[in-house]
Amino acid sequence: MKNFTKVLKQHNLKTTPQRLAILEAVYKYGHISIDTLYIEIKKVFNSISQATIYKNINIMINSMLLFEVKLPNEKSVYEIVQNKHSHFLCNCCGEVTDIYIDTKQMIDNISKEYSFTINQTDLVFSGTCKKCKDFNILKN
Amino acid sequence: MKNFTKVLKQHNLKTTPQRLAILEAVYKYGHISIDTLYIEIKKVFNSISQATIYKNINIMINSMLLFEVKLPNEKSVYEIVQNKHSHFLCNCCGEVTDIYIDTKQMIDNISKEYSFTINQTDLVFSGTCKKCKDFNILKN
DNA sequence: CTCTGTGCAAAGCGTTTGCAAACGA
DNA sequence: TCGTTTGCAAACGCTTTGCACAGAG
Repeated sequence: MKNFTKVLKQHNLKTTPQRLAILEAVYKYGHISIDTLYIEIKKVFNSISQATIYKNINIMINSMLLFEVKLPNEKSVYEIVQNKHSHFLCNCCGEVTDIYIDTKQMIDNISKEYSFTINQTDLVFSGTCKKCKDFNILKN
Repeated sequence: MKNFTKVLKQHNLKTTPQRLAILEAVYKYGHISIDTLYIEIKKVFNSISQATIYKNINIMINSMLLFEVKLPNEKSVYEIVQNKHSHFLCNCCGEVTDIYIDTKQMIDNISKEYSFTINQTDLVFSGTCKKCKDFNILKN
């Protein structure tokens, strides 16, 4: 993932410097909140307005180019749609990490037991990441 | 779960008719959004204000009496804290169902592989429930 | 009786909208 | 050139707050 001009074209969206800046920031951060996105882009693109950020985030979500990750006790963060994965939220440093787990068996079980057809899974695990654990040991 | 006066006491919250009405509605619905909650309570308790609903929902969440379930593409719903479980959201009828799956193995695997300490899991599966599937077959 | 909770209205805040000007294709 | 996007400011809608009064313990 690098050529965002191409990505925008593939989603039938016109290329603008604002859109490229948004995608670059989301890509760089991996997961980013609206507020951070605005602050971050403002640094290199001072004229950008919040309205532009909001409009484009919504357009890109509707075009399935971005995905909103809803987190417990936190504001949502946004990521570029790539492969399916789950998330881990560190309650200590706030970082969101992509995690890859095989959900096939679990989905099969639920589908069978409850007679549901499942076509999306949003899994968020929270706790403490390695860095924060190590740091807490040092501190005490 | 039935004696909400007792439940409130256990959480060091004073009993008021408003709080009982809120808990009864949440209990009755299983999962309820703020808007539905207000409309529903207003029917039987006309003088209640939205501010009261909001204040109490927040107090009860902080007291771990209520839990907020964040759903993809939907407003959050609230439920009474009981045993650990996951959720299924039907994109067709909007209903939220509690589902019980064993997450121990999955959490162990993630903990080991990523060196995370996991103390909360928020799992939401979405798709179509049995009722909606059956109804769609009839329709076609 | 005291302290907390309620209801109202106002304020706050994040998000959306309308519109003229700028820009991409 | 034509339709889309941007930036601004205003509007919007959900949520929180301040305050006087009512109610719980």
